[in-house]
Amino acid sequence: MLMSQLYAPTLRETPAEAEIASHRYMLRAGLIRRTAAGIYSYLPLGLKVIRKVEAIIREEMNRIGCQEVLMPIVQPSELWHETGRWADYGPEMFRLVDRNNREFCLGPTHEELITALIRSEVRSYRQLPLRLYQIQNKYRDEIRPRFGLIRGREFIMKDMYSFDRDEEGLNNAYWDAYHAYERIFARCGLKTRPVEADSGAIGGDETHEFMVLADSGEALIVYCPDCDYAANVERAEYRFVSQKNEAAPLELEEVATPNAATIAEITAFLGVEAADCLKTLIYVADGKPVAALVRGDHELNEIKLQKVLGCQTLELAGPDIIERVTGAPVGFAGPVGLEVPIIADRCVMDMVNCVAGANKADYHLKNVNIGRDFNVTTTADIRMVEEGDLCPKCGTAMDSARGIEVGQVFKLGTKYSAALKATFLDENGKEQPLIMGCYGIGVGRTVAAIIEQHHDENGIKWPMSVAPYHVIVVPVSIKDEKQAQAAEEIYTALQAAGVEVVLDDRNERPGVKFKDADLIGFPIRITIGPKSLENGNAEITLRQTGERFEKPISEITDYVLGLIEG
RNA sequence: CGGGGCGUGGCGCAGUUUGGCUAGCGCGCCUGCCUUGGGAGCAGGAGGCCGGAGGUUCAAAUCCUCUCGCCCCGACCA
Repeated sequence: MLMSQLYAPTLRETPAEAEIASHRYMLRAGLIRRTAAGIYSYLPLGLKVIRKVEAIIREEMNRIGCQEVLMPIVQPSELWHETGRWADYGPEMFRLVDRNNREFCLGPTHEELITALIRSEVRSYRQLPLRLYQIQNKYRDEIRPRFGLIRGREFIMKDMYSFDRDEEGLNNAYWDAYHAYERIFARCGLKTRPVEADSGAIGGDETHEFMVLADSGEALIVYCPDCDYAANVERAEYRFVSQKNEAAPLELEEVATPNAATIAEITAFLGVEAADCLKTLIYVADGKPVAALVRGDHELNEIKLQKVLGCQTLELAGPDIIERVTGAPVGFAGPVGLEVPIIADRCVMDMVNCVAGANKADYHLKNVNIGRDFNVTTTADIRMVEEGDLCPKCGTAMDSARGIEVGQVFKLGTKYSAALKATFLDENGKEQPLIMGCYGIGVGRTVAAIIEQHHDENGIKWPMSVAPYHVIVVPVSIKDEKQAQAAEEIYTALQAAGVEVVLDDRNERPGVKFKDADLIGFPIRITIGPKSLENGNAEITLRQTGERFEKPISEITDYVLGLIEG
């Protein structure tokens, strides 16, 4: 490919919309262009990288016995009604009607479709196990698309689905996929960390997310520096050690705290520690108000609370409900005298003489004590794990980090097969629901994550395995006959050897060509300049390390092939 | 959905508070000259109904109303 022909419109300046490195460089290097919020066009270089990642995914999926299929983007509402997700998915689903007023959606995922696809064909245990995957666009009308390809409304996803006769089969599929994912991300040059995660709305039991550690990541994870425990904070647990405060209970006291509603304001006003305050949050669970208690310096984990309550919906109560339940405006809720169920975090049980809202405007209570002043309905772990909490497996203090979720593996069980009546007959002729798993990889997000881990102030530093081209050949001056000739010669030889190579044949000053080469991130740059050329040499510069050295032109091809092989 | 902000040539911005000549600057783009080891220089040029609609006014990028789009924070979310 000639640089003068390559459609890679690079930008000197950063478009205002881009915040993080991957987004900036994808725009600046001419990989993508925005079409609408969260919707992008892939330009030639961007598409090439996407295709390379897809090729790696295909190889590893095929290796564990998966077969590729392709399912439609436009999906009829009927199937979604069968699983109840037409209603559950809510405004995140792109919906449309055809000319006959039939309802469709743009598929946000494909569990319904794949299950319906195989339910009429798979009848016997002899047809199992079955593993099917596709690489297809997905559509989710995200509340807030951001960071370019990291969170788009249209995105490319590899989704694999496994169908087994029993738990053992599902387990095999799950761990096969897990290990395939480790190989896929490693081959993409990514350092990932599998973490235990919450299964969320998709349903199911065991699940891991594959996180690319990056400060720009949207997910927060905690991990143990000593053992292999790592989890999304949504799901993370910790080793609880009770540290009962043995102080004698003091007399309950009401104090005026005008305009002090938040924990920060209370601690400043009363001169107490946040750890001695009770945070009382009023929630509405399946329509009924409940109170949740956590220590003032802790954060409530809504997912844990929802599990404890076993409710379908859970949301923070609005000001009107809070006022009705507590008799006070927002900021003065406390457990004393509340008539709704009280769920307390287990850390709360160790607290003595705490500060809590008085359920009365501009008043708090001091020396509140559990058992004496109020009783809790349930005690459970309902708080967010923090850095420094002890590892649930080995007890070491845990660290935290941010991550980009590039893949996830789920054990679905029979949720979809039961709803969609996808069954098979076992050896005893008995009808059983298929045991399913599903396994996703965000392809565009993976590409963005690669850039997050491989860039510097000049641009992208592609790992060889996913680089859009391996090599760029840059003559310092194309007008110099000797240089042009040598460049052409090297270019032709590399092409003949199967190397993916670009020749920068533009009549530009060398600085411009070097800057573009760095920005686009070719792993190998071969520079042909007057000095080295006199000795029959060309100069090789490696983008990853910045190393540069001269090689005789006749040896360039073999040398480059060696670099590409790794 | 709540809060904040932004829409002015392809990109980055100024001008808007206090209405007033022909709407400006940098980059990019085109032509020519020149230059060629890290985004050169000179000369000439193209390109904008100032997001859209309505209103106020002698006069609107600028003031008012309505709308559409986008970005950031939050809530939310495989």
